[in-house]
Amino acid sequence: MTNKTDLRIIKTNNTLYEALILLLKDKTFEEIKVSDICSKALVNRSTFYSHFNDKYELFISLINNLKQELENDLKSIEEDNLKDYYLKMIRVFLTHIEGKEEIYKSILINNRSSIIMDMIYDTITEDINKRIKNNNKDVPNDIFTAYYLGAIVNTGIEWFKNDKKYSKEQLLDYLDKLMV
Amino acid sequence: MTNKTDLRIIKTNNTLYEALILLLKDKTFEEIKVSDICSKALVNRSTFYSHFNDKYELFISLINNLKQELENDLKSIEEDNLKDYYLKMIRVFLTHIEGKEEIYKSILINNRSSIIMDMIYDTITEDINKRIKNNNKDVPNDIFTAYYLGAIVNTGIEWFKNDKKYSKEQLLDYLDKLMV
DNA sequence: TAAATAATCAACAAAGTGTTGCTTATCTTT
DNA sequence: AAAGATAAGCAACACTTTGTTGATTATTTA
Repeated sequence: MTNKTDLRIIKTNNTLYEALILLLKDKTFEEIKVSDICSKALVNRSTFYSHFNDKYELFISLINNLKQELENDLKSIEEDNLKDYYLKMIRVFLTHIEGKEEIYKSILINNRSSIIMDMIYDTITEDINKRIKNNNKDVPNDIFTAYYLGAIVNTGIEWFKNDKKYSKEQLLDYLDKLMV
Repeated sequence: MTNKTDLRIIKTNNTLYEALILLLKDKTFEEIKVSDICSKALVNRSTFYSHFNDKYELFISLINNLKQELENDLKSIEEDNLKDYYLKMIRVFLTHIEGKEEIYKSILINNRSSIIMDMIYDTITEDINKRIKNNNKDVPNDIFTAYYLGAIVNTGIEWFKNDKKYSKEQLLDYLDKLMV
């Protein structure tokens, strides 16, 4: 397991990810056993253990892949001011989960959303903190961020969980109105 | 396990709850084994299984107890209008988690917050839906609720996780400002 | 094509789960 | 306060899952 570009390594890693995503559609993460993942992936169990120490590592690795993509998407934002940043960020965020629809759906169906919610929340907070120093309002930055990110991320996830009842543009419009 | 008022039943139930809460301070819920809970509670493992089918049932039962308390607290609110409801609800909510400080702290230390976040979110949403029919704004009710509850619950939990850096009154003041 | 190394296979101990039948202790009821 | 009911404790059970290891086979790299 030394050379990360070895095709065999990449291949089994990917099939393990895919197997987990498929299984998450039917079961809770806790209900899924290492052997389930291996059967679905057609990978020997001992091979699994030479890649990951346990199923949690696999899951975290999967989430980290998503995190990195979201990080990159956010990086491309060029903001004029705080409000402008938030509006652009919301679009990036909604587009991100829409693009990874299958994965997010799998995770959100049977599982308590927190792992993914926390990842999104943390990733955006980090991005904000790199950019913005003060928020012009008379509340501390941490409260300010917690408030607006809580609102936006929760609304986005609820929208997604309810099968995107409204179009993305419509939701953006609603959020725009709510943010005053 | 027929008579719910039998002192023995109440007693072991309580010690099982307490044991779980203590263990959650040191470990993830997933890391905690039924035998750990029993050792800590000084309860035989077979007794555990005559009360709960597995550790998840115990945990859910614990969360449901919190839910019921929160439900009752919310019930006492008498609102004039939507904004008034939200302000009173925030106070009730913060007071609730402050009152159950030890339990909430245990759960939030080592565990992804979602189970508890979802419980709070769902409980308040149900309370709101019983009371308020429309929100006077030009966005649908579900979006409106997702937005404000996401903001409030997230801010509250973050405040609590950061060891209540600000006083409750101060936080209420900040939230009041943010909600315009 | 040779050398390197990843994947498979089979077997293993260890830990945890959930159940059962029996005995003992505690609580409820009268 | 005693009798009957029932919860708790105990010990043993089969079963599942985990994580590891050593030897063999297949694939990839260079």
